[in-house]
Amino acid sequence: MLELQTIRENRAFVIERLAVKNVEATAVVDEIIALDQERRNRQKELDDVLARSNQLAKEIGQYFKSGQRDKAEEAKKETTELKVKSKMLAEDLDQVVEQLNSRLVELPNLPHASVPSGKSAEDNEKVHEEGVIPTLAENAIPHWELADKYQIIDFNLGSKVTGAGFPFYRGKGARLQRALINFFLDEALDAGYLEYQPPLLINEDSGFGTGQLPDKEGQMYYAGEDKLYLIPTAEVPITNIYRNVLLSESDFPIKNVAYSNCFRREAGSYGKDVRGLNRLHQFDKVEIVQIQHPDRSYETLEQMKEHVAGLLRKLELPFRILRLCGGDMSFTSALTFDFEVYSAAQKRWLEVSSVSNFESYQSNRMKLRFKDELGKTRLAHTLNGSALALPRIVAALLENNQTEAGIRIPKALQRYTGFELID
RNA sequence: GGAGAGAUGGCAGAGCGGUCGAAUGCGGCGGUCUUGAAAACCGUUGACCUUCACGGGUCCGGGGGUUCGAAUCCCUCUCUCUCCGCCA
Repeated sequence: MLELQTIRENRAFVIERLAVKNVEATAVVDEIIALDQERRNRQKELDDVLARSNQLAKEIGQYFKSGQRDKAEEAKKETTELKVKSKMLAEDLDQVVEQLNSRLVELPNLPHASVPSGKSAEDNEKVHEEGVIPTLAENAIPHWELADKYQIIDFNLGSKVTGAGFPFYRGKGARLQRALINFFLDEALDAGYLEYQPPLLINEDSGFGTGQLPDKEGQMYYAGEDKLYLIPTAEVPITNIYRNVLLSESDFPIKNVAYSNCFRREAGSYGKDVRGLNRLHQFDKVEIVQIQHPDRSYETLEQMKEHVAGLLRKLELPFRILRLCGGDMSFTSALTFDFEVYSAAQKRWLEVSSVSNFESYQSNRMKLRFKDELGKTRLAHTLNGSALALPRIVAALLENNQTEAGIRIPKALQRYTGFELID
């Protein structure tokens, strides 16, 4: 969430920036500022009462020690009144704080100055494009048909056993999955990331920490019996490692990578966009996460972007990079770049990675802080990116590399798959 | 799942219901010494809210309670450890 101080000191700026995300925040911002003032007033009142109580308690102790029973009893009377009063004040304060927090949590992160305004994906800004878009033969087919033809992914079987969006990968299809995961992890390790294997279920605090809760509750699978959520991305457990942690400046940069299954309910999506591997309820992803000093987080974002671009180059996939517009950005992000690969049989661009800087938005929720060189406690910046999400990579690989003889595996991947062709 | 023990500052580890935000050690920071470093010695070193400041308040796993007063007593939740059971 946004820092209270930012809102208090830059009211107009906050409102203006949120407008880029198409949020008309004037009313909420003003309410927050008023509640904040209210909170401080109540806090002062309560503190005064407590100060008096503390003082009396000490005096009473002294009276008992020196045997002045009567004086002690006298002081007790006042202290009893104060107790009632402080209880009431504390309840008031709690209520104000709760209101304040619930308002505060409603505000999305402020978009970075470079974020273009816009309503939807249409308005995203293309910042880069590279690679050759392949021209396929007349009889080229989409990946779901290839999957069937070569018996490497079985969607129907998944539907039978679980439901739509939970495919089985089999044979070389399963091997390809495993190869991609290892390839992505090795590349991240080479780039200096530390590998983690995280839990796939998270508690409510973690969901709140990275911003999935409360607003995106319906997007996660929920194991109600144990109050645990299935992770929509490894970002959640990996970033939450640092919840309530106080780092020192020398810890930066923290670079973590994790492979995990990801679970998304994708409630409300249907139609042709969800065909085959385009949108699944369970999929595989390698995620990179960095925790960085606020002064260096944008350099880090560039570096992460370059890492992802490198992966796509090695996979020989044509891709483009988009700077997301305000309307298409996530709630928690300050700046996001999406990577899309061209899937030649579907003749469309598929999002395969999203690299974001959250600045202090997640840190503030998580109380992820560090001590700077002056010994001052400050919020760290968090960043993450997919490197990469598998299904659409597989879709593009299958479609773009289909030949008469079978599906050609890119060079860089062959030592991981152990085969050059799916046939 | 059953029985028991525990949770204290960056870490380790003390702590009779009042003067404990908390001994001590380690680590960190500053200094003396040294060409430099180490060692030794001296000093310093928690977070948060509030205040221009002085100051005030909160925090000893989370929540609730007893008491004039709780790190210390009670309840509850979570987690950790030991033993038993079950099990990849």
